[in-house]
Amino acid sequence: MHIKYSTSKENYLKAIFHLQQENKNVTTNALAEALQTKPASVTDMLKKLKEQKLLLYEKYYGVKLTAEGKKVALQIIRKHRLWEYFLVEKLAFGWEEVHEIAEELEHIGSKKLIDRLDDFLGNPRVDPHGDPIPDSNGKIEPLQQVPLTDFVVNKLTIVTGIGNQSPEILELLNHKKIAIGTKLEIKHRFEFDHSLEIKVNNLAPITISELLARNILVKK
Amino acid sequence: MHIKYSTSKENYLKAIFHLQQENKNVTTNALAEALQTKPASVTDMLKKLKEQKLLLYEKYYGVKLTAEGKKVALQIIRKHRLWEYFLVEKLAFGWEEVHEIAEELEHIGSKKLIDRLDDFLGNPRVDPHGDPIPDSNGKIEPLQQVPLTDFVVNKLTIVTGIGNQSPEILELLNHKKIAIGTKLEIKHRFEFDHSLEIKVNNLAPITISELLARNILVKK
DNA sequence: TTAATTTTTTAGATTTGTCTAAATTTTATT
DNA sequence: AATAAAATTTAGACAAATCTAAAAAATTAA
Repeated sequence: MHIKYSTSKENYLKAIFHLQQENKNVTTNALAEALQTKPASVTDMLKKLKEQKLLLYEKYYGVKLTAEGKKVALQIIRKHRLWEYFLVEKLAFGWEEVHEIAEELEHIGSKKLIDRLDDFLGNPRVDPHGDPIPDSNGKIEPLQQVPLTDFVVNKLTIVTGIGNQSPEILELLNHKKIAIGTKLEIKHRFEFDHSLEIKVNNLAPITISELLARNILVKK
Repeated sequence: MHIKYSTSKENYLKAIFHLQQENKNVTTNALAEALQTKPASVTDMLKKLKEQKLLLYEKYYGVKLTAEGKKVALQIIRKHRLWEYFLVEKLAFGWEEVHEIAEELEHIGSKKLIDRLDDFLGNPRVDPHGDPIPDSNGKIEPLQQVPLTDFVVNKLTIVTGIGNQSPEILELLNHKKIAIGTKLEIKHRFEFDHSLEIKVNNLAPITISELLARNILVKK
C-alpha cells in the first residue's frame, strides 16, 4: 500500500499525469523536456516504472498511467499544493516564489503529516495558483475555468484554455502575446462595446474585443 | 557559500557533530552504528567529506569537523528542531513521534523557508525535547541541564549526563536501567530523607536516594 | 513509395552511495 | 614482546539514475 518511491520516480509520475491532464501526447521527448533530462534517460525510467506496474508502456507507442500510478501522482500533487498554500498563507511567501520549495516538500513521506497539515490549513480546496487540491483519497475537483468575460476586474488570473482553436484566433492571441499560462488582469470593462482593457503579464494595458475575451478561458 | 550537500552527507555531518558534542570518540564503528550502516561505508564517505574540506580525517586516527562542517551540521540541527517544534505546536503531534518526520524535513534546502518558519513559530529557543535551537547564524545555547534533585515533580525529562563517573554509580545506574537518554519523571519527593519516587521509561515507579538523584543530570 | 528527418531506443559508461570479503593496522591480553 | 582480538581500511562489486553516441523505428517530405 504505502510503498515509498524515489523522488525521481515520483517526479516522472507527476510529469506524466500533468501531460495527460493537458491532453498532450505523453512522448519521450515531451517528458525529457518537462523533467529537464535526456530522452534516453526517460526511456530507461519508463521501463522501470512499467516493471513496477505504475504505467503501461509499449516501446515507440507511448505511455499511460495505471490506477496505482495515478494514485501516486495525485498524492504528490496534493502534497505540493498543500505546501504551497502553507507557504503563502502562513509564511507570507509570494505565490510566484513557492513552486520551487514545494517541489522539495512534496516528496516528504508521512501521510499523517500531510493530513494534519490539511486540517491545520482549514482544508483549502484550491492552492494559491487556483489549482484544485486533491483530498486525502486522491479525489480532485475539475479545474474551475471561466471565460474572461465573466471574470472580475483587478484580480490576477492565468489563461488555462482557449475556447475556439481556429488559426484565426491563434494568430490574434499570438500577436497579443497571450497563451496558456499567461498572467492576465482586467483593468477596465467598457460598457459601450463590452471590450476589455487588460494587462498581459503585467505589461502596459491593451484592449481586446468581447469576442476574443469570450474565447479566453481563465482560472477560477 | 550555499553549496547543496546530499542528504547522506548531511546525515554524516550531523552524526559526527552529535558524537563530538557528547564527548564520545568519533570512531568509524560509532558512526556506522549511529547511521545504521557498515564501517566500510563510513570510511568511504569520510574520504569524500575530507575531500570537500568538511572535516579533518587521518586514516585510523579519527575525525574532526572543520568550521565549515560544523556550520553545515548546525544548520541541519536548526532545521530539524524547528520542524519538530512546528509539528508539535501547530500540527498537534506528540513529542515522541516527530523525530522521524523531522529527519526528512531537515534536508529541505531553502534558507528563506527556515527563517520564515522560525519567525512564524515565534523564534522558539528550545525544541519539544528541550534541546536548544541554533539561530540563523548557527549560534546555539549550551544545553540546560540540572541535577534531578532540582527538577520539578510530574514533568517528563531525559537524562543528559551523570555527575560522577565512578564504577560504583555506574553499577547502580545500570541496575536501575538509567542511562543517558533515559526518560524520567519524578512522581514524589519524600521530605524525610529527600529520596525520590521516579518512573524510569514510564515503567512502574522505583525509589532512589538523594545522593543518586544529585548525580543524575536531566534536561532543562 | 523511396528518401530524409525526427523520435525513440539500445549499448555502454559514469557518479553516488552502498555492500561483502579480505587485508591491514591498532589495541588488548597473556 | 608476542599473539590474539578488535577496529579500520582496501579492493572489487552492485543498484539507481543519469549520460553520450550509435542504432533502430516511425514520421514526414519529395
